[in-house]
Amino acid sequence: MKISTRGRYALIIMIYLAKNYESNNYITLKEISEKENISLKYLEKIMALLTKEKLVETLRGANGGYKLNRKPEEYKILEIIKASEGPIKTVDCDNNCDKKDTCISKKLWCDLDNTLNEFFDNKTLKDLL
Amino acid sequence: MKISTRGRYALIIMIYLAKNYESNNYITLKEISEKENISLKYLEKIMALLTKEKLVETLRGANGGYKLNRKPEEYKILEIIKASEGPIKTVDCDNNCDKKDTCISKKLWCDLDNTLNEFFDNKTLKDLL
DNA sequence: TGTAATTCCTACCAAGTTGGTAGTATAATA
DNA sequence: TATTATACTACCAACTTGGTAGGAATTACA
Repeated sequence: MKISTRGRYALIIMIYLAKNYESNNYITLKEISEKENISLKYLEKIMALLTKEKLVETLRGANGGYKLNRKPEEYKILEIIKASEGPIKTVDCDNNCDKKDTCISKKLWCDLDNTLNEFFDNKTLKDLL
Repeated sequence: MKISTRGRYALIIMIYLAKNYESNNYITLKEISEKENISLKYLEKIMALLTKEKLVETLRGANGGYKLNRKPEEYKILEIIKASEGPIKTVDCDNNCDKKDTCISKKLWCDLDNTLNEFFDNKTLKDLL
């Protein structure tokens, strides 16, 4: 029942970019790394997850970096969590389970997943600022 | 963001005992192991967590086993989750963090923990039956 | 056109967690 | 005393987490 540092740092990155949204500048990971005190190399790895899901716009080379490609209010926290941590699926029981039709717990875990999805879907980046 | 098998199996055990609550018999792990298709040894380990928190009454030796010491409606799912998985604390950032006073994400994670606690606190074993 | 800055990509690694297994000691009962 | 259970301790393989390291590709700018 943990959010790993991937998810936590991903959110920190996105908040940082959101704060700089108005300036329309590309922000380097070096800057975020120094300001937030997180290793550059690790941020690079986490950023790869966010770019893969097209949550940010990137520019390589000198004066390059990252910026949001939408307004902060158009980013649901759910997207950021999913991109960094994977889909929300609190238990690993699948359709191969021989008890799947009679499992009493199943509804509970399903409700839990729905609750979590709703929790993160109801909030945008702007709400956090 | 996962519930491990410890939590899942703990719930399965407790549901099994709840189903047999009326009979007032001690139920062996051997029986649960066979019926639920989970290794006896692993169940023993998980059961140790539940007995430590006094969620069940145990009797060793012949005709021994486990039974609930309260009515099913008096068990909140939260207790079972906490006993098996530990307290609900979705992020590991603590008071040593140098950003703790200005951290924007903090409230989100705090809300998340509260949401989860509430989710599991609102349901009893009986609700699942 | 050269160089510095920056992202992108791949490989690697230590420590911790997960999901168990195995053996033995202890207790209760018939 | 033999049998049936739980209780306790130690061990282990595979996976995940939380990184590090090095270099290739790309871009801006002097």
